[in-house]
Amino acid sequence: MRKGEQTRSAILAAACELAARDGLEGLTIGVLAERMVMSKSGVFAHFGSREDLQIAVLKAYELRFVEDVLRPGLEAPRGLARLRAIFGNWLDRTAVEAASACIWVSGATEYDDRPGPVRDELVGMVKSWQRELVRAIRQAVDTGELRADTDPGELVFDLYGVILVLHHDARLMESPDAPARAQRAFDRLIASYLMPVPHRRPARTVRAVAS
Amino acid sequence: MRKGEQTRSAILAAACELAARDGLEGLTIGVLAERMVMSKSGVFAHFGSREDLQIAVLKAYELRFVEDVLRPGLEAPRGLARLRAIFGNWLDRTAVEAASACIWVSGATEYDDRPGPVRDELVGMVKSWQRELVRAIRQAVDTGELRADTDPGELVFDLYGVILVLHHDARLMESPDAPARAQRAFDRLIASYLMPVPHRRPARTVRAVAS
DNA sequence: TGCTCAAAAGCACGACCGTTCGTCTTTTTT
DNA sequence: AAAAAAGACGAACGGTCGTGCTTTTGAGCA
Repeated sequence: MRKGEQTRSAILAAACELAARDGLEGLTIGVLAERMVMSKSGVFAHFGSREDLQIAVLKAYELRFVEDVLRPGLEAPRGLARLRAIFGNWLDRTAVEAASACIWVSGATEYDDRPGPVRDELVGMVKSWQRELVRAIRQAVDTGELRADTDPGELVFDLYGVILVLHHDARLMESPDAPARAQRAFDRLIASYLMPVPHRRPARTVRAVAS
Repeated sequence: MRKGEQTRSAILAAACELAARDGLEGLTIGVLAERMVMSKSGVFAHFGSREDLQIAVLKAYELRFVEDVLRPGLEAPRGLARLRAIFGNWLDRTAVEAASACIWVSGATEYDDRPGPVRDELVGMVKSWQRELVRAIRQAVDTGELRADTDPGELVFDLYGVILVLHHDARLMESPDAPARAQRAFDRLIASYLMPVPHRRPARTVRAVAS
């Protein structure tokens, strides 16, 4: 590994920390240089522009995210077990590492009104992650663990909400109950997708008795 | 009303718009002055400091929020009807006005790592709003519409999650399905708090058939 | 009509922003 | 060891930031 590459990755690591604290928009080359005990221009030269730095941070974040959340989850067998594992990792990452924020979450409000390459990159990553979740859910449907009429997109919507409010309550509100509540919310969600729809009788149990 | 007061409130209105677009941290006196066709110092003099301006914006937002979401909800009869009305207003405000962000939501990620008066004000407001929700839920328990063992704090947690993901998906992801999904998520939540605990059969329907 | 005082403007400040440029030093290649 | 390339530095640019001061303006009242 070239000398330049290893300083670049050291800068990138520091940049990720700073971005987690202050957001991607709060990430500043001056502060980053100070943190690295380098000159601004020295730092700058590695990325070409602030925007490219922000995108590099995003990509580094995605890499770690997949490594921490998705990859270990794939070791669980397809179906509900894997979905549980993935969500568990996601929850842990959001709750335990409550010391540092998720830049996808902070980026969502930073860039929802700010078009440009950074936003595009962010949206692409979130979409890609949601597709992974949809796939895991579909598999849990295929194994027969989730109801056949489960709308994967809708369940992803609900799951994302649980993570967002966990992030919100654990970090801003400093609520110690948040992780446990998020876990219970997940369990309730899954349970509701296991159960038959309301206002109709449970398919197997009741019909077996009534007919 | 004094001349000064009415310009101040005009500035405040413009500040609210800007803060909705760029966040409270993105709210800048220079841009605000430009928007108002005034000098920076002229704008500045009305608030004394940027921080006081931000807090003023927060308070103005809370006022409107209560007026738009809580107040009309209070006209519905206590209980589930009122809870539905309040959440409906909240959802509408978040979805229909998807053109402009909620500064409570963007502020959550802006200030979760940034202590100070603005954060304190924000946390106070969110707590106050959550207390209102808890109250509405308690009343729905009292009327017997929600289960007696309902944990109001936990339900507020879940409801907040629905709003956050609605905000996220409608604004960042530009998903047209988001409002409908949020509404269904709400309905499912309420339904789950109406129903008996899982692992037992529904009280009336099933037992009437099976026994 | 003239006076008074609040309101707004004007100006200056120090700090920090991202970025460019020329130069020097270190590393890599030949 | 010499030549070439890459890395880092320091200074400076034009801007914008929030925030003080002083001056000018203009509205409301006597």
